[in-house]
Amino acid sequence: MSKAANTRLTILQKAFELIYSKGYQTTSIDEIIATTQVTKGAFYYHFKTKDEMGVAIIEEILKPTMLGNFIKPIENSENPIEDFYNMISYLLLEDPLLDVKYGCPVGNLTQEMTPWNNQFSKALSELVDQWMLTIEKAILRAQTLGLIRKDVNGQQVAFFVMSGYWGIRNFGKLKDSNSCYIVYLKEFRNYLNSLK
Amino acid sequence: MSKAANTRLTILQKAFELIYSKGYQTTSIDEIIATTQVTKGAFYYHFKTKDEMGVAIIEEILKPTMLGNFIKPIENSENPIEDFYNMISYLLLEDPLLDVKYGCPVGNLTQEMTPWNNQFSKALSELVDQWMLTIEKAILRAQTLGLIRKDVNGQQVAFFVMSGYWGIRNFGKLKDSNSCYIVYLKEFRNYLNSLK
DNA sequence: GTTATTTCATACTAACTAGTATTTTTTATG
DNA sequence: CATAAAAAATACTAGTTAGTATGAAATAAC
Repeated sequence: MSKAANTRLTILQKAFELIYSKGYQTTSIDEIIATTQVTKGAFYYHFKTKDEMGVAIIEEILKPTMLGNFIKPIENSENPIEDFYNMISYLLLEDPLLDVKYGCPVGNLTQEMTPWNNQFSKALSELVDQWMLTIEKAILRAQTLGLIRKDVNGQQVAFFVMSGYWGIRNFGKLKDSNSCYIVYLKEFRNYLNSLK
Repeated sequence: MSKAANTRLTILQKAFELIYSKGYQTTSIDEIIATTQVTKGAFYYHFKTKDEMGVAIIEEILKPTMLGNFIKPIENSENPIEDFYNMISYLLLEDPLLDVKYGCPVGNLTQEMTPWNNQFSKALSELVDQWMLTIEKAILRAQTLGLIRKDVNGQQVAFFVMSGYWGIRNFGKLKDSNSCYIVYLKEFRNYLNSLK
């Protein structure tokens, strides 16, 4: 990787960490360049505005991570019920990039930036749509395999699963405790079983 | 109501609207006093700091509204399944104070202010706890009435219902469309039926 | 190696931020 | 009505914000 590409990536990664823990609006460019040891000139060479950097974080950090860790693994799932549960459980309890007290990066950005920045909304929307579509397809596959009832509506389930995840992450943030995740997961399991 | 109490309430109400639609951090005191036609002197006579005003909004606007509209009506419910559905449906589709593109005021504040302001977290936590406890009690009552299976765990259901609501509100915000609420509500109905 | 282009460094600005100091007006109380 | 206290008005400050102007160093092309 060229030196320039490296500074760009450093900015995106460090800025992501700051924004994930502090929020977008309250993370200043001065703070970003201080923690990255990159000068303001360099920053504004790579990004015309703060918002352009924000969108780049979604496109170049969040989307690839999401795709690799949570979309691809579900795409060819032969046992969606188990894999959905494991995916959510991993996200809540094990993912080393996430912290209970900071919530979900995608959920946070959605809450903070919509409806005020269209570029953010669009990028986040694409990410979420892709995830939901993957869940929907997995349901369909499970139905042909006889693992899920035929009358279950895949789209509805995708909305329900994804909403619950976003919501409980916000709740975990409020309580700063994993224990609510444990309670949530138990009922999530019950819900998934009700689809059988 | 005294004139002073009236200006205080005006500040809280208008500030709430601004914060609900724009977010807490990005709503400036200058903006609040501009829209309320109240001077800075008056503002700082009633509130020592911006954060003190923020907490007052939770205590004096959000808590009473929540208590009157969504906690009391559930407290003596004789048909919790139906009442849960109606409560969520009303919140999503009918409540005139809420707007799909701005999400849930409580969820928004939680996301934005925790873990950075303990007073906010505490006040929001109390509000949420009270709501969840009411749901839990309603489940218990429904179980004695034979409307919900005995093996259903009330706390788990409360977490699940409330998470789903917060999550779908964030989703509605992203899409700025009621249609995802419709889809969500269908699956919410299915979930509630699975408790019978 | 010279030149052109990319990449980065420094110093600055104008607008905005929460909050303060001080004075004036309004209201309550005797 | 006089006076004290409550409530509100005005002008200000110090710090922070995103973004700019301009020049210097590094890299690539020839």
